[in-house]
Amino acid sequence: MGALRTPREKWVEAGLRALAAGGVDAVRVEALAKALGVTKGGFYGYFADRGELLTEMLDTWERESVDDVIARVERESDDPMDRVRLAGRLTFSGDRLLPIDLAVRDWARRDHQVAERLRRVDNRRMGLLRDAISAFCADPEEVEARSLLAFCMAIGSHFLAADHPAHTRDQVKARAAALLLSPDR
Amino acid sequence: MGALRTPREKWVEAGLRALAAGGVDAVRVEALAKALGVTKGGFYGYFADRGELLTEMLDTWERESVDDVIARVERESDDPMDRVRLAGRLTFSGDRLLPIDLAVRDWARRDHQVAERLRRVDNRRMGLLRDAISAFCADPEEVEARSLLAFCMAIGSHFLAADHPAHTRDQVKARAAALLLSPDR
DNA sequence: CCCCTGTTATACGGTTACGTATAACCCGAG
DNA sequence: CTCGGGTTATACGTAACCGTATAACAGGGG
Repeated sequence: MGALRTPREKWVEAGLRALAAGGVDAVRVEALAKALGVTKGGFYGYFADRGELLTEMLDTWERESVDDVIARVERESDDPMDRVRLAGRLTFSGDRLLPIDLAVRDWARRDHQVAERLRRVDNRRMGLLRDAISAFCADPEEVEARSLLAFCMAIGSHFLAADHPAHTRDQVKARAAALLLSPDR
Repeated sequence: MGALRTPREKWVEAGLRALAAGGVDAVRVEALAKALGVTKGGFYGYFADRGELLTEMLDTWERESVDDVIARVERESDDPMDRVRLAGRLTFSGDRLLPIDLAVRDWARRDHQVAERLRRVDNRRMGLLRDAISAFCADPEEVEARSLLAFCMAIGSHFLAADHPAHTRDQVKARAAALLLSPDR
């Protein structure tokens, strides 16, 4: 058999890098080929078309950023708050998953299929938050409000460009997290 | 003189609609022409190139969504909290400004010029929030944290797809706003 | 009423992209 | 060493788009 020089996963990986860097419109077969140092010749042996790559990219993202993260988090701790913190770090720190996540969110505003998938992802993440906040907050409506705020900050802060006098964004976020994730005051 | 059938502002308007609907990559001269029922023939009489249109679109957006809004808000009320609420409604309700805002935010992640402009915009909006929250909160760090949370929710909630058991997103947001914009918690 | 001027349609060349077809190629099995 | 199969490069046709050039056009001023 001939050697498998550019396997399926390489294309998916390059696609996710392009998505993270330039949004879904930047995921172009010929551009990925150039980034991989090959031509698009082999691409259509693995994928029927560009759409099939996009689907597989989303599969990979969903698995890595939810299935894997939640499995690991549930294995590593029994404390719901620890689980939230670890999941947050795994998902939104590092250069890989975060930019993909943000790009998928913008993509979802225009593509119903992607929006549906994002809904599944976000619902599972919100589940973690509810569990943690319920541990110290009895009012279910307040639990929901705090969970939404926490999630909105995790995502939204990357879409805001405002400065904070005398503080870094991370410092302000830490203070905000303290407000949300501890019983009143 | 010949009639001015498709004036400059028509192109800007069509560009903003395309930006709102499909992101910056959807702002294409020939597509705008088709949407306006003309060809691109006249476009290059007004703009040197596509980039010039993009700049003017951003000028228009910045003026409408910050200059105009803040001017009106300062004219209509002296109470900082009223000003925030009205500014929020003017900017993030209705179908015009909100989708443009979200598209600009994604655009800013990839274009430094746009990011710089967004920084100016967001700083002015954060100013309104700080003024309102300072009225009942003495700790400046908590003011900053609450302001960031409020702004992140205004933006971030449109990038989240999670469901809320037994409530609508707007209900949960109202509860969250109550948490952030009143003294107690 | 006709011309003048600014606006628009049309045509063009260049670029980039998708998806297909086909030939060159490389590696391991025999 | 040779042969076979999958992998890849190359070439092709089509389409969308940018920016330019030029011709057609319309409508107000003289």
